[in-house]
Amino acid sequence: MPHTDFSARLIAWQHRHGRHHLPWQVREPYLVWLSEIMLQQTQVATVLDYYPRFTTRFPTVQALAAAPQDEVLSLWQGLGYYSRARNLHKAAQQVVSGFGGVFPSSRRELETLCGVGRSTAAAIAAFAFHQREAILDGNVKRVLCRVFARDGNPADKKFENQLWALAESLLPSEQENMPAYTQGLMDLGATVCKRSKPLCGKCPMAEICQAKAQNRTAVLPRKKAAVEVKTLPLYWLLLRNAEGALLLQKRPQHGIWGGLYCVPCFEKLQDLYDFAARYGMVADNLAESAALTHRLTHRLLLITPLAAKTHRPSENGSDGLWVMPQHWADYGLPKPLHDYLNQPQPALF
DNA sequence: AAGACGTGGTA
DNA sequence: TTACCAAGTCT
Repeated sequence: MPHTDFSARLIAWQHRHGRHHLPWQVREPYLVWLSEIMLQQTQVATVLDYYPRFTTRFPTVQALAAAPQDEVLSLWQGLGYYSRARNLHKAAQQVVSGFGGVFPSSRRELETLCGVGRSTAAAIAAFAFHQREAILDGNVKRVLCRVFARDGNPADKKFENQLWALAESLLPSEQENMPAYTQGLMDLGATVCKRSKPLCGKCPMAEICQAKAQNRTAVLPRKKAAVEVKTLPLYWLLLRNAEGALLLQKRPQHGIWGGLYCVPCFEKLQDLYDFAARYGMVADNLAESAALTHRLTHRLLLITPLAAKTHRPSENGSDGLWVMPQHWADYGLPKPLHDYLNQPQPALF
């Protein structure tokens, strides 16, 4: 089966059945880049919510580069993988200071931007500059593993490289077809060649699909090894001052919720007590509420909130910022804290 | 190079 | 309820 058939089938299918009205389907590199970062490990429906907030607040790469990191993270709140937001901000500054505010058009140069790996760089190059570059995301891997019956361990570097080579061998010959081809790969994977119950009856590759011919669509691609989920107990100190402000701290740039704001958070209860003691608290002053669980990909967080009110003078400083409820929304908060504070009756003093 | 890194959707 | 994973990248 000639590989040229693959791209022709895909492009024809994309024109008739693909998605054409997503807000980031434009030629503007800044908008394409922004959407590609948001879409990493994130579904389209979720991004549709966040994308317009960013383009409204940051219409240009210059506007994004000039913003404080806290504002970028505040807009990113709830989207997850916050290194993407930190890198987005850094990359905007790279574009402004290193490329004169103009996005580079080659995949190689795009890959020098923070948070832009090979697949994202290729997507930007293809969509915004019509470059013949191959993407290889989850959708593409699934389509290729099925159509060409590639059976390998997804964690195997050699197998991964074979898929890259296959993806490159399938590119259409004409540059002008790159946007439709690239979008077609994503759309086919997302809407027809789905993980479970693929709609082979609607697939343009049905006649040439080797997995379908071999009755192996259910087992290809192979599953990734399950990640071990460790339980991590955390203790939150919800400390209010006499005015009703809540103490928030900016989290370290690396690690869980890096760069977001959170109430003082401790892995050991004793460390929370030691911290609270500086505000005149003893254990009896702390109101413990029911633990909440929050599941990340690799951690199960077991969070115990402890609330207290201090009458000690409170100033913004090394302990953090005292923030009144009407300003909580201005801060990028971890999802479980955001939800906790926005309950009808949060257990707070 | 295996693990870190969020949240939401689906079966 | 649990498992799996979604337009991945970084270290």
